[in-house]
Amino acid sequence: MGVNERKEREKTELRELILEAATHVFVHEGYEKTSIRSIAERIEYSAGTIYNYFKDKNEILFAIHEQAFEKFLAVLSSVSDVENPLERIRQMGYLYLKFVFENQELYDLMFIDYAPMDCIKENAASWECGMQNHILLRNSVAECLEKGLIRPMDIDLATFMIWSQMHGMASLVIRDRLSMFEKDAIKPMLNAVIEQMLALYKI
Amino acid sequence: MGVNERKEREKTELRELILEAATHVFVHEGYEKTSIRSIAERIEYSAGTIYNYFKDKNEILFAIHEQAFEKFLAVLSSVSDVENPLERIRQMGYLYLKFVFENQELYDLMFIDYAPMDCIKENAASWECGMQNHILLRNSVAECLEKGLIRPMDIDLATFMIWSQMHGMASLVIRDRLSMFEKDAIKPMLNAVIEQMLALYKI
DNA sequence: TGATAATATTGAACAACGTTCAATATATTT
DNA sequence: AAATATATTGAACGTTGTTCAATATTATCA
Repeated sequence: MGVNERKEREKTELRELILEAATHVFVHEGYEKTSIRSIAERIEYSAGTIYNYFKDKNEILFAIHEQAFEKFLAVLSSVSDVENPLERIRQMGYLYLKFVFENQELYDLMFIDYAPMDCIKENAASWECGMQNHILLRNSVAECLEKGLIRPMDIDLATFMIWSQMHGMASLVIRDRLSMFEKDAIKPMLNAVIEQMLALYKI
Repeated sequence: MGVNERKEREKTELRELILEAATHVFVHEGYEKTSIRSIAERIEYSAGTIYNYFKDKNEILFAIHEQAFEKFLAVLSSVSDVENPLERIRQMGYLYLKFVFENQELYDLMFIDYAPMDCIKENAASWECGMQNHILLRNSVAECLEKGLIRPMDIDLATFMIWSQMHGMASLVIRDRLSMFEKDAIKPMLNAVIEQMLALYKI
């Protein structure tokens, strides 16, 4: 009798439904301003039910966090088939910014919010995805160095520089700290940074 | 009769006292986790009193925000007397990181937290200080370009690149996203970024 | 000095929050 | 059909930011 299987399926389905609703509200309202009750209301369950599927609010955030990292990795790793490693880094840069603009609140949850880092160290998926992204970039940098495409420098330092450069721009955009610039000028400027950065690295 | 003067003085003194207590709690607990009651308790007043001096919690944050920006400007502008503009930028970089490490929660309130940006556009001090910092950096970049110390590039682009590079590192440190590195290796790495960055810019 | 007016402070109250848990409703097994 | 297991609920708790009538304190004037 596949009744247990069905029950299990229903359980994960409702869990998924909660996650979907939570993502929607988090992304639109932000983590802190999202109430459990508003998530529950969205899926027409009582607030208490949520706690049968997640320990607390932070665990919901963590689950979304995991999904977001998987999505981010999927986006960035799509450059794997670009032959030229320097061009690959350029593409990663543009995809990075694209992801940031299209998933501002998700990026926020991934890299800026405090909450879920408690769990991350022991757990897995998002950490793993973050690392894979890091490795993807690092390998491309290494390849650039091997092929003499960029100036000689420490691989890990260069990798970190590129990442923190991208993340710095992302953070300023997301936390709305670029209001001294015209709105329409921001995206072109970020793109120009990528180009200028690569130009500086190039041999 | 200087009674009005005294009253006014007492008013600003209590305001200052509230601000002091609030800064302490914000810096130790973070904005979201700080309750008005805990601030009031710290200065041995009731919670209601706070609202005679500040419209709401956000206005307290905003006032701290202002102070923090003034402090940050004071720190960074101490490089004004450095003759060599490239060396000036280097010093600013190190002072930037020093400020970040010594005032993590303050930096957080200044650049990362959402809350107070509502008021900032219309109001003044922190915006003004932020701009002065920006100008200080921009002028140094301009001077480097004039003197042929760095490769030719757009002034504003270079200024923004340096800023976002620094802010990116700061954000990753503060939000604890560098746990893949050994704790003792982080500070040296950040310093190395400054040196590598300048080396790339240098002609 | 003592009554009056002005101001500062308080503490109770409100609605909304995350979270818990006994009670209830639903589904499964005997 | 009864008994068991599971899922869901809604009331309740303690805490939050904030408001406001009541109170305590201080300043003014007769």
